[in-house]
Amino acid sequence: MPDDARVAALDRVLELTVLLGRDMTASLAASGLTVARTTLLWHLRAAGPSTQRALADALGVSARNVTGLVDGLAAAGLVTREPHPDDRRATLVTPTARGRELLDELGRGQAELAGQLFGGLPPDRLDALVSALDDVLERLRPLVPGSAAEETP
Amino acid sequence: MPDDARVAALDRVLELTVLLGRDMTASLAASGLTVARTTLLWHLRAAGPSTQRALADALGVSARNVTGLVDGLAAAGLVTREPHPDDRRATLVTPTARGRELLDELGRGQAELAGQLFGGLPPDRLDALVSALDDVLERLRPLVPGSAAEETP
DNA sequence: CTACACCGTGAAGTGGCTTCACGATAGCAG
DNA sequence: CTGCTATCGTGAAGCCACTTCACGGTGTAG
Repeated sequence: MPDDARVAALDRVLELTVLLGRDMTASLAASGLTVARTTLLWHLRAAGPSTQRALADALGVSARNVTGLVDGLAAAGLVTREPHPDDRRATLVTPTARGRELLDELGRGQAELAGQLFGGLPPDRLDALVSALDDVLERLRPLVPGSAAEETP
Repeated sequence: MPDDARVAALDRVLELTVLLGRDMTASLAASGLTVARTTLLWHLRAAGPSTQRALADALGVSARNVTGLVDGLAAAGLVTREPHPDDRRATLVTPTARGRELLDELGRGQAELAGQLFGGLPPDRLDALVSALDDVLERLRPLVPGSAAEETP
């Protein structure tokens, strides 16, 4: 009955989830940040200046919540709210210099963590891990709403 | 530069974390539960009737928080608070029949999810995944406080 | 010009979490 | 027996993430 092996695998993944969550929360708290705010900031780095609507859709949360998160980030001097040049209803959220600086720092921390976690794995095992995770992700994505499969014309 | 591969692996794990968190939250909400309350109930299944202090230590949260979680579970008729036979300060939290029933149901759901996620992986790849995850967990655990390395005589 | 759809936010509420203070009980020293 | 002290659980107060509902300001199509 290989069912046990699958449950065992899920257990590992669940534990990983818990531990990583703790680690992220703790290390971000050391920088005065929270996971939610950091997620928004992180997304901003890749997407560039965005309206709050766009951020809400990208993060899968309500627009109201984005208002609060941006409030917090703005109070910490990490982002600014600027008027949208073409749409006076919308505001563009942009990282400040300090925000970008902190993002770089977070990126370095992430690389460091990746090194600590996976540095001991030989390349072939690492490749096997990544490809297995990709398989699992592909199976998981359609089961979860709001990940990347929303298209209802 | 194999650093990229490690960051890629961390990205997969992070996405998995997010997706699994969403899935759990959603499917538990369908049963009128929350993740935190369910974690407590789940632990109770393995540990048997416990004092709230013991639960707080086991879950790594404050005792005050356990009070609130037990309040919620008790209101839902899933656990009962009974006086500790030997210590009149403490209360023993015990799952009700309905609580145990629900736990069995959750266990079945978990097995089903494990099957959906890992059912397509051949046994050797599954084994490789599990052992790689074990390696990573072993590296991660000491980095996170409160996981399983607290012993200060 | 008039509808209507959309942007962001105030108001109100839920859940998870924390620290601090406090009463009740246990346990131990004297 | 009598205190001192540690522990158990909980009220009070507060922060963060998140939601829905309502509303004013704005864009846009008819």
